Amino acid sequence: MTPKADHGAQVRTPLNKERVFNGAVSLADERGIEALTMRNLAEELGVEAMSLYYHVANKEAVLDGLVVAVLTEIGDELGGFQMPVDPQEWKSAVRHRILTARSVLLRHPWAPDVIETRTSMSPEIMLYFEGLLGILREGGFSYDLAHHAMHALGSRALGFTQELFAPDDETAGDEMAEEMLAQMAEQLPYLTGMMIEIAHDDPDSTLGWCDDDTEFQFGLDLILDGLERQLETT
Amino acid sequence: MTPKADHGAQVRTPLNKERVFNGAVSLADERGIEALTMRNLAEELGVEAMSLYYHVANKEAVLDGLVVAVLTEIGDELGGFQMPVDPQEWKSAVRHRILTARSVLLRHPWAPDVIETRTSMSPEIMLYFEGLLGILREGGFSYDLAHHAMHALGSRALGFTQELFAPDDETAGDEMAEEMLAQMAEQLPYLTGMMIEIAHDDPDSTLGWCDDDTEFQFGLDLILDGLERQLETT
DNA sequence: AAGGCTATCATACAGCGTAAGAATGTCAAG
DNA sequence: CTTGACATTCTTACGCTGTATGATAGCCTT
Repeated sequence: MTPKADHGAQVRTPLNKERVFNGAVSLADERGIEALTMRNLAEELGVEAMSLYYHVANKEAVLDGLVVAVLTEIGDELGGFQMPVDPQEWKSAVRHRILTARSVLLRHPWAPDVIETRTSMSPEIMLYFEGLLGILREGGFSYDLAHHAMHALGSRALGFTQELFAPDDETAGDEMAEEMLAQMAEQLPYLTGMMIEIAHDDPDSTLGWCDDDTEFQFGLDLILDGLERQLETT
Repeated sequence: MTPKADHGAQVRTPLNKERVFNGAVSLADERGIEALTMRNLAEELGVEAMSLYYHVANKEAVLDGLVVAVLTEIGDELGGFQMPVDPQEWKSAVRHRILTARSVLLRHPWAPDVIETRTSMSPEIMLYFEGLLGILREGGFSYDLAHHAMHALGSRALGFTQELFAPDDETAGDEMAEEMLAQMAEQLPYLTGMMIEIAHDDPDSTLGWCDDDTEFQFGLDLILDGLERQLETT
């Protein structure tokens, strides 16, 4: 074959880290994180599984790349992590950053799971937290209070809350049987009372069950307001 | 062979759900959740892997059993989930329940991971939340506010916070290289500043990195205080 | 033309959850 | 005592995973 432009045969663009990571993102986006196997990823890239290992050390590295991709997206959306902020506006600045991060995560439902299984922070994540921390410090937080703040926010700092018991599409699908609900009402009067009164009609909105923007912002503001009070009393 | 007490040969106690679940708990406690495979579990019980399937539907059922075991332990510690509570004392009652749950989870480091991968709530979990919810309702919460409260607490309601980037024992072991820290200081002044000032010397205390009782209680109280204020303004 | 480097692939292995059906142990009825 | 039924356990095997190892192909330089 001629080395270049071999007529009919598809000219194969060479593999590299970027193409691997981008492929991983699309695969996870389109078919879910559990479909992200080395073999599937290779297939998506028109290549054999072992070829990936020339460009990435192992699957962990691919997952790390996924997180980097998400954080890059957040950075793009924010126009950078180190934008100067009016110190007095720390609360709204933090709020805005976190809700922006969240808006990106909503496009990548696999992100929370992947983030939580990482064992070390990538430089990109560090930059993100550096930015948040900077806002707090300039806003008057001591390092100690800022540290508490980070822990109190937890995963919320990155725009998500890991919901307990997110149902698996079959529980969510149909309404709970009348009979069962009646039986529940006896044993679990408060829970059934709440369910009846609340009745989330917004099933497919988000990252997991009930974790809609309203709930997220309620929790976020609860924490931010609490921090503000702590800040004022010192 | 004689049917009973066949001299030297070990009298094998028959398998059943309980023995399977108990074996799973010890195995996870002793060798970590990733060592909990059907084959390992079978071996621990002196049996072949497939024999387990006569008693449990699949591995998911084993993990469900793990969660039930944890919740039973919490229930024992609390002396029941439905104990009457002085309505005015809702805050300390909730706090006590949650910290008790946490004390149990600290004995089973695998519990958070397992809980978070469940897709539906077991009756035991429902009872736990029913109890919490009852305290809030009797304490004056509307269903709406109580519902927000549950979401705001998230996994904290069960006594844990899933830490982002819990390092894997090799990052945690030795001190960060001087050189690297100096380099970090340039790019990440706030983060390094915080690390230097805080310097957690309490490495092995808990469920994940930095997630010690101090941080947990800070976040918990922040939320409870915030809820109290919401309650008062209505 | 020959060797070396880069990139890809073929093969193979151990470990996982578990489907299918054979083998065993136990006990009641004939 | 024998026979059959049933409960319980085990054997074997399959498809899936991540990945170790070494062969292969193409290109560049000498």
